[in-house]
Amino acid sequence: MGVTIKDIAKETGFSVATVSRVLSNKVGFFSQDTAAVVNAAATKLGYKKNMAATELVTQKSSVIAVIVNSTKTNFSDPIIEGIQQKAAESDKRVIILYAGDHDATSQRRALSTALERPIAGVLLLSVDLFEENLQLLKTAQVPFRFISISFKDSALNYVASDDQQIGYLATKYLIKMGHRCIGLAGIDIESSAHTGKMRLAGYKRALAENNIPLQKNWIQTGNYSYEAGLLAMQNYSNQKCISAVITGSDLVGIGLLNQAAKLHLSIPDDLSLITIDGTYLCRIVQPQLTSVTQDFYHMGYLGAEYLISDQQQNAFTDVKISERESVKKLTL
Amino acid sequence: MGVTIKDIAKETGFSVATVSRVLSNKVGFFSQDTAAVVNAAATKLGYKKNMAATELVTQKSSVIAVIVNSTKTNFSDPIIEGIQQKAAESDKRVIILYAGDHDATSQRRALSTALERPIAGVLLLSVDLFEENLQLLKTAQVPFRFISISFKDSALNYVASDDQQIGYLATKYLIKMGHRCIGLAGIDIESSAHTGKMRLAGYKRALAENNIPLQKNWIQTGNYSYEAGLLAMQNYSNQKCISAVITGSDLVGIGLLNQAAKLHLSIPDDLSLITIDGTYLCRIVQPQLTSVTQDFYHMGYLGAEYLISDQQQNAFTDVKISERESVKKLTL
DNA sequence: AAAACTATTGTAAACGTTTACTGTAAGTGA
DNA sequence: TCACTTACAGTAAACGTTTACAATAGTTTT
Repeated sequence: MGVTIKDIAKETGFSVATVSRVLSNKVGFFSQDTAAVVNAAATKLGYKKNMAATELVTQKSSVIAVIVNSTKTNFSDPIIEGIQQKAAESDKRVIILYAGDHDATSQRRALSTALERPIAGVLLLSVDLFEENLQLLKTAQVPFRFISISFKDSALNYVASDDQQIGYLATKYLIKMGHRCIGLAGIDIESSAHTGKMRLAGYKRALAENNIPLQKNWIQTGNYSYEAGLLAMQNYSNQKCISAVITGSDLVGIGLLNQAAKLHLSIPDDLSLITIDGTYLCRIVQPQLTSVTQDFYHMGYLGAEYLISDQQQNAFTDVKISERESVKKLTL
Repeated sequence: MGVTIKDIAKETGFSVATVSRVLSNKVGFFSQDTAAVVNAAATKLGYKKNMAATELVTQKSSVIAVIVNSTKTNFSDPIIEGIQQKAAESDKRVIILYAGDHDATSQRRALSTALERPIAGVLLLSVDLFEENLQLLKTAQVPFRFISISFKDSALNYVASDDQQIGYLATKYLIKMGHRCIGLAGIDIESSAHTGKMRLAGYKRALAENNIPLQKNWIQTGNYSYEAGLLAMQNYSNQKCISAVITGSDLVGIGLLNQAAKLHLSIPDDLSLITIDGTYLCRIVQPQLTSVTQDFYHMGYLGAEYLISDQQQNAFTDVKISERESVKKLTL
């Protein structure tokens, strides 16, 4: 379709080799005069390099494929920004593929789209790969890393937050603020990703360290969604004991918040709330949500870095408590 | 790097031509027996087609590049879902490129990433292209469409909402609810995209039709952001006249809502609010925001459809009022 | 039984690049 | 002057596919 180096060669009288050399800037292989002529012709004709051809012959690519699941993960934006930043620094390109909402077929389609062309590597943003698709990815001779999701199986490299620590920190913070009856809501402890299980473990550890016996119905599992928050609050409403809850995501937290309002419970006066994630959503609701904040940007940056420089290690990014308005200090 | 059809040819004893034919399913050009053998070998060796090579020789591609600007456009998700849906139906692939936040360089990088390889077309999601980048796009011989942004220049094809009508509808609705002093906040009327200007025009028309003289400071421009909402509310606070405002995006609306709370104004009792967009954000704040709701999903679907079937027309998708809790009916 | 067709396969060129190998002319050092 | 570099440019093969064309064997038609 478009203009090729052949056209430029014809136009300028040079061979395609020479044209290719100036256009891909192989310094030392052409004179300045030649370069000027060739470049002029290139812009005049509106030349655009065909990367497919380049990648075919060089057998390498500078594009990183990022797979995200479209389930409303409102934190994928900062992760992607981190990736973009690192990619730009390393002169890589980034393409993003949507893998649907935990749907094997569209997950597979996204993966294929990525793998069926030369790419430098793939980054998976909190996508919990189906076994078959993981196989697909493994057999492709392409480096890959998971971001914002970790595994027991340490054969899989990831950059994520330490979910055990998240659960632990949130719980300890609440205890420090005087709470003893602490709920944990909206986390998924069935999934093959062990995010939920780890958070639960951290929560239990903090409770145990403070000699607080865990009551079974303090834990309300869910899929990190807004609706899970609504439901969890509903279930908590008939247990007067609970004075604070930890929510598995900002959306869960907001769900809880809104359902609490419907039940005429005021936050933080009647119930304290700390949420996990700390995205911008925490700041646009009232009251603003105190959170265990993850460093998503850095997660993306680091994930890209490890992928690009082929470091095999896993990493945890920092996590911190951001105090806002949803936790009340209890005094005895 | 990977397994090629040559390897399969060697493995099975057939020529590469035959292998290619069965693998790309050119029915009628091979026997079932052959197909079985070849396919078996392909899966055994873990063959993965190199699309770059295919696209090179066939001179066509099945991938649609979607360019989005990363500025927190919380409505891009449903648009992308619509695109994905149509693409899946038409057996196309979708890749997404982030064009930064109104930054010419990263916009250019995204565009180049797309154009430097064979693609079927490009879809631009509410990205206001810099002139130079528009030229770049035009000279590439690739079909493109804009989504969720419209232009005076009708040479540029788009699928969007009718912003004139949006402004008109919102205003008329408020008037019907008894309001006479109506603000318009957070819209950008400087941009080359005429979204803001059109909304303003619709607003003015509705006002004029109802013989309401427009006061200059009813209009608070901005860049559709949360902060713009905060600021607008601040500016409204010393004009007691205003009883309702139209906000240029859900985030602007939420900004207004929160700033109003800070000023001890209750919505909708002290001030009514209707926002433009109607994304999920309207439903997770308190009170839930009444909105002029755009059909983003359909916008994406239609944009993809027009691109794929090469229809040159522009289109407006439907827009409707979603009554929620932020508008109060005034009775005289 | 010759002619004509059908089904299946192979040969080789093409897509747009890059790059190892050559070639050539001018410059350098003795 | 001659051997040796150096700077620049051209030739051709290669990357992994697809596909027009040709070839073969078998089958059908007459």
